[in-house]
Amino acid sequence: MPATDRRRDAEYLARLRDYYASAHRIPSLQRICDLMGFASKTAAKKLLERLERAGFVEKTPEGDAWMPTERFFERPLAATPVRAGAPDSIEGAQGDLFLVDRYLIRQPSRTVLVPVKGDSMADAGIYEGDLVVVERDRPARAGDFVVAIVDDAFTLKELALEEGRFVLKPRNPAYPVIRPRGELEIFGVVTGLVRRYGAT
Amino acid sequence: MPATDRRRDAEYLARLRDYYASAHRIPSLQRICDLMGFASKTAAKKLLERLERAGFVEKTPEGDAWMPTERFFERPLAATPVRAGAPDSIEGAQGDLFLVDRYLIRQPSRTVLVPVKGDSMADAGIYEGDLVVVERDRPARAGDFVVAIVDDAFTLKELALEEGRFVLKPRNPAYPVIRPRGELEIFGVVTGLVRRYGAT
DNA sequence: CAAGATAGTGTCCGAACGACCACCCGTCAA
DNA sequence: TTGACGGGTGGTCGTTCGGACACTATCTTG
Repeated sequence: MPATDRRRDAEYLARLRDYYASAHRIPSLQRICDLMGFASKTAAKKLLERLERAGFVEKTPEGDAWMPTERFFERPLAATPVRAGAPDSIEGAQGDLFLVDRYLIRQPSRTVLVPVKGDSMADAGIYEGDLVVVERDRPARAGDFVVAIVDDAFTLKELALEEGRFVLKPRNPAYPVIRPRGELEIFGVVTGLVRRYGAT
Repeated sequence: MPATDRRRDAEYLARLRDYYASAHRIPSLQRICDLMGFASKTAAKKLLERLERAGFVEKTPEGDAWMPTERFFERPLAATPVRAGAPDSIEGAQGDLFLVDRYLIRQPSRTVLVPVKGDSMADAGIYEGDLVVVERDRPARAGDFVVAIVDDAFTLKELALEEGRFVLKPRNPAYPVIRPRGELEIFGVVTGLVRRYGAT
């Protein structure tokens, strides 16, 4: 065994992540033994300490349990087909790691996810069931996709300028352009989109 | 006390969310007592059962612990300017940072993010610059969007069945259907999509 | 008013928990 | 060659955990 067998830990970390995905919690030492095939809880405890040093888990503020860090959720970003499965080490080395939340949400306190209803933006690749990432209190410019409040309901449209006035353009020829009578009330600007395929 | 005192439960839920934000875990019954001022663990247990019925928490698959549901992270309606027909928006900020990652990724150890190049899937609302969430080692069925390896490069196409053989169909009439000569090598199945607007 | 449901108390128990210690055995550098 | 280090076994200990049961007080409804 090499002095630091991080390859094996990468496999352990993968199993830990899978467990977390289903149970949303770092398992107990005993359950880690089951998951990894350890016979002793000490091995599990030492594994967690190693992962803590590597920055994947940390203690809760009370210090009585473990919780994941941001790094725990990072996913590899594949640029080119990585053949011949280079076994990923815990130290990273290969492909960039990536956190979707980081990528999409820049101002957490002002960001909301809103489910899309209807197909008025279908030609822009936004379909019913998608989630749009909406940043509130952000100046909107023509060409932005915005969530506006029209007749006390939320509408997702493209903000456009028409003869010096803001209008809401659908991206589907079957829908009419909305020309607001008075002030146009904008809830927020769309900064991202999330879609899930084959979901349950 | 009313038959269902949901007002008080809303306060409890708020405290539970605060705790979760710091410890990333549903507290134990005893700790719930401390948090809420209960004197008996039974009260804590019943509270969790109420919240389960309301859809905020659920049991882990093993049934030995509690975990939050997606609803747990919903921003309280009072936080958004209350309007008729407010959209059900998920997540505020103060809940959990890693919500989108969890929404998209179910098997972390087998999931990779792949950037999209080209517009061969434009009619399916997948554009250049998007990121697709790819789950590897997963049986692909006709109709799935898959990332295949053709000539040592990634290709994103729809898997289709044509006269008993698998073919790769683009979702853009400008591109031809790919009929692989020999074995079709599938890298993984697309289970999600991420897009960012107005990126820097 | 009475019946029933609801929020919470108090107490018990067995199982699971994490902390700790002594020990084993490869690997690797001095 | 030898000693330090790192991953792992095996077992003990006191604590905490969740589940169960009996009971109280309050509010709602018929």
